[in-house]
Amino acid sequence: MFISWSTNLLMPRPKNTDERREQIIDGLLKVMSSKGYEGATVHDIARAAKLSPGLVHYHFGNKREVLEGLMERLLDGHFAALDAAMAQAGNAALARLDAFIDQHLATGATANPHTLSAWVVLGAEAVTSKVVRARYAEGLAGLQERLVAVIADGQRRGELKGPPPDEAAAGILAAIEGFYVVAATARPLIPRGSAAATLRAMARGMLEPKRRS
Amino acid sequence: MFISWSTNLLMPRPKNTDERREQIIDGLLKVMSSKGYEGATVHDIARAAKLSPGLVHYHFGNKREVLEGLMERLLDGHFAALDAAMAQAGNAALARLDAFIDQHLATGATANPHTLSAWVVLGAEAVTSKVVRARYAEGLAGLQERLVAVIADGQRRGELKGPPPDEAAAGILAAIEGFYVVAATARPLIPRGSAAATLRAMARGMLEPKRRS
Amino acid sequence: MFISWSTNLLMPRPKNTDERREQIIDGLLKVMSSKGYEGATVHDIARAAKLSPGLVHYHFGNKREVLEGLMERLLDGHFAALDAAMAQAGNAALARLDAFIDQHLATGATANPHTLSAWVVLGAEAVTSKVVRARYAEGLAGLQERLVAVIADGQRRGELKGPPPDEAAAGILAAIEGFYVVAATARPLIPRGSAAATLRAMARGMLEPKRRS
Amino acid sequence: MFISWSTNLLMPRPKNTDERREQIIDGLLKVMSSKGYEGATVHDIARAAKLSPGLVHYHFGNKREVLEGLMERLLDGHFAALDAAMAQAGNAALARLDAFIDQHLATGATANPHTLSAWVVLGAEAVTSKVVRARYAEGLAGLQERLVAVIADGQRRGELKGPPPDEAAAGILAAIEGFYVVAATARPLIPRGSAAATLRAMARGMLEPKRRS
DNA sequence: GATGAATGAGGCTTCATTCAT
DNA sequence: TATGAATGAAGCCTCATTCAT
Repeated sequence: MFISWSTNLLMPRPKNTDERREQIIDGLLKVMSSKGYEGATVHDIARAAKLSPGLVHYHFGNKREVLEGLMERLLDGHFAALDAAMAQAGNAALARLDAFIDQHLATGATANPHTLSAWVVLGAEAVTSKVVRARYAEGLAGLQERLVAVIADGQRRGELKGPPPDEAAAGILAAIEGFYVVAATARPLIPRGSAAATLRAMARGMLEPKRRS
Repeated sequence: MFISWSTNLLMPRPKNTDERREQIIDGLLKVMSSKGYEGATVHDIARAAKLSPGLVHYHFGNKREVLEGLMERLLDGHFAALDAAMAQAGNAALARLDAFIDQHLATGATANPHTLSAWVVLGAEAVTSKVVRARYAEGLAGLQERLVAVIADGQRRGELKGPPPDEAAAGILAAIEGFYVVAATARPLIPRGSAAATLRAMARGMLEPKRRS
Repeated sequence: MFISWSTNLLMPRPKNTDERREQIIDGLLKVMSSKGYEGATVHDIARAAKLSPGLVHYHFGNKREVLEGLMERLLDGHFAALDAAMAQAGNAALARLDAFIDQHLATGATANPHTLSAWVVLGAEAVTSKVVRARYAEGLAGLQERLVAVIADGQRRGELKGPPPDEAAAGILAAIEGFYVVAATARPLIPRGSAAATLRAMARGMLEPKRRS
Repeated sequence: MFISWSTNLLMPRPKNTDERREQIIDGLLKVMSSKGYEGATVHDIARAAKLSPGLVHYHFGNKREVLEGLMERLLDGHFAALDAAMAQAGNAALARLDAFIDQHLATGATANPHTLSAWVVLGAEAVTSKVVRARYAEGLAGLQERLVAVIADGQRRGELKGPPPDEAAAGILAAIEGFYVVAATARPLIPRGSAAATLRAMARGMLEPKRRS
């Protein structure tokens, strides 16, 4: 793999830009979860990435682009995992809904505390910055879209009832985002391990046809 | 303008500290909703408050104290309004729950977009800053406490069923906070005016005893 | 003068922006003549002005604005002195021409070596920067205009002959600017004190009606 | 591309240093005319030369040496062309003078706008940098020397009159340099194509014996 | 010779905070 | 109390230069 180029004495150092960019984004992720975006200096980021400070600006035009790169990565990774999980869940609306909720609150997203904090910080940055907001909103829209599909499908097939799909989806989405905020700022308020189950209960209660007694 | 009292050198300058502090806090509120906390310079704050920059540090030890003052004011105002609304709601658990939800998502909090954005920004600041986090968590805890009281009461009296009160409360709280985040960053995802109704449906679905058919 | 305000205890520190701006511009003038514009750091400028570095950006938006302020001052001062000198010279075209030349090469401009060097540096900066070039060209145009007026007038009245006024003016202007460059870079090439006399000879030779023998 | 020789590991890489140096100097020439010397980054230079940045420091010790190389080339080229032109002009003082002026203002130097701007920038750099100033002054001295020779010769032979040769030469030299400055910063002030003729008129006026009527 | 990644010093600029009036 | 000038630390970014390949 790197033998291939080293045999040719003329071929200069191979490009490793992508790798470095990932390292730097990782650095920001780590620092941002404890210091926020503004609080994360370029030196901090470089140190966390075990790189020299100048290199950050060699691979990114400016600090903000690192943030955008981070968003990209978080979203890409998240959607990949999400779609995989939902594909495994089968066709039943409730199962798919559970998979969606679990993917957000049980399995993956909450696992890495860096990611959790970073996402909350990103939300605030989205309030402030047009570019970040656009991408952030796009991410939320992607989630919303998947939820709407599941709910609309379930309602069409009679598996689900309740409010219009977009309203129900917004509620579920909000609860997920809200759990992130609370988890990142006041974790003890969420009884350990209860988030996914609680949201499943809320979603079911809103969408499940009433069982007779 | 200030000649009026100064002509009498014996008459002490009337104190207006509280008023000024409020002005300054207001200034931060306005600026923060569009620039975030770090992005709000003391000059910005002063300008928004129609005061001179030096005054900010005359009335506050430093910029962070203004933020803390803002939190205090948001929380105080919010709890006052909330408790008043719930007092009006009577004793029935569902009615109190509805009042709680409406107070957060229908009536007040979402009305002022400055407040909405500021609250989301504050959440991110809470991730970063110990002091802010403490007060922010305290605020969330106050809400959680009221929700738990309502739910536990309702369950004891048989008006409600469902998961343990603290878990249910956490879910409702999360949904509220999440609606704030979504409203501040991707408003179109929430069908206009649907937030409160949707959360009421989710809460009822989780907590209301099943009606037989 | 500053008693007036100090009697009123309410009147805060009087504005001194203009004075400070002049100080800073002076600082740049001094430093620029030995280090050029890029080479003059903001610290250098502040030190030369005996001010703190931060103050430079309190009174100017950025370093370039100081340069523009400097241009403004050099040009304003120069035109004021020039117009005064020419007014004193009377109406005869040759006398006015001599006054023009002397003002540039004998009396004033060459006196302060800071100004001389700075003007040459500014010329190069004009090559590079649109804003500087615009103002620099405007300054040259002002000189050219005055020269053209003198020459055209003299030719109309028969006191002068020679090429079209704008061409003759351009030649004289060029010679002046060129003397500045040579003086700032290779002074020994100009026999001491000869510049004005030489240019007068050149101008006369070009414009004076031939004397018969 | 470079495989051709590398296949034979024994064949040494053919040297192309001189060519590369010229390329790099050319790069600086191009960039400097629009960005100045400090403003021309090594990357800019390399890009303009269609080379990689690292190569610049392989062929030059540092950026300043490229500037010195550029001066050398400009001067060498200029003197070669100048001496050729003057050799063609014959022996008459006025003819040689005209050739000198034309070579600077009509034929060559003003043709390439890169060269023109670069020369003005170099003049400013000469104000600042000892090394550049030395070489720049040397260049001017070379011109002055040739002018003095022509004028002194002409005066000795009665073809010319006027001020001492060194003073007259300084005036002509200044006018040339000044035309460069004006051309590079405020070209419209020079009626198209008039520079050489105007300076010839000035020089003649100063040096030509008066013709009787 | 060639490439382009890597380094780190240093510059411009911002801004919280202090201070003279 | 009030003003706005003043300070200086610190951050982002640029860029000449070096280095691994």
